[in-house]
Amino acid sequence: MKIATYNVNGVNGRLDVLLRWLAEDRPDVVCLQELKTPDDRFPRKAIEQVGYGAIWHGQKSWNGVAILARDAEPLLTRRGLPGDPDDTHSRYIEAAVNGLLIGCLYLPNGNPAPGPKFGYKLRWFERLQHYARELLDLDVPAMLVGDFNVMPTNLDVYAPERWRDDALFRPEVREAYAALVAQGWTDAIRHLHPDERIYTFWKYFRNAFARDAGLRIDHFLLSPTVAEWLVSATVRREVRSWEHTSDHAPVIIELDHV
DNA sequence: ATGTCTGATAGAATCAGA
Repeated sequence: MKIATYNVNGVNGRLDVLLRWLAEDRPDVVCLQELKTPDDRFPRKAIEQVGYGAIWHGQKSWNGVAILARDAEPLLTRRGLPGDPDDTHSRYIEAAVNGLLIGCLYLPNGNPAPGPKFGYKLRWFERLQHYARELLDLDVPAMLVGDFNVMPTNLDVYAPERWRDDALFRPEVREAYAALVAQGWTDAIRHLHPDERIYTFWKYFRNAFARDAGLRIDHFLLSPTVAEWLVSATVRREVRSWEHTSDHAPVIIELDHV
């Protein structure tokens, strides 16, 4: 079973890229972030036509998350992260697919830091920690997947010293990520590749992709049961080289699980 | 500080967000 995450950076603006990638890789489940579309403009038909059922949680202009399942309908289990009824951002959606509980998330960017956006990021992280513990307590196969907007360690940044004060790398954020993982989650990419420089995002600026000036900010956190099934984790860097592409590359993990 | 994309508002060129 192959499960992917892809910050598509505009699901309508980059529909051609998304469909091309789906046709090439045919993952069983896809977690999408940054849809940037209201719910009624999600490209359901185009995605159905290439063989995927979908659920989504969009909003006008910004954010937005979706879960796709090949030849299946994801069973919606949650739309929106609990813990703040006043949070208007569409950043979390969750579904059961093939016996797995899959939480697809787009954690706030948080820049500039410090400031209100950074405060929102830290509060969102606290809510995620609280909810993630509830998921582990359920003791079902579960994963939290998506754009966490965090580089967990120096190994995940091409130039750590330049990012020290950025909202994606400040100590508070790295500590929040480490505390989340320490609940009992496995960071799939880092678990399989403990010493490798692996990036999932490259800015559009300054030819960052060609220079491999990247960041690892898209993550798979696996519950203990799912971690035992983990076979591989691959960044599909080639997709980042395509015309009109997202600034993120898709990431795919393979599970030895029917 | 720089740099480059998207979607919105508006009906061209700017802006926010990333």
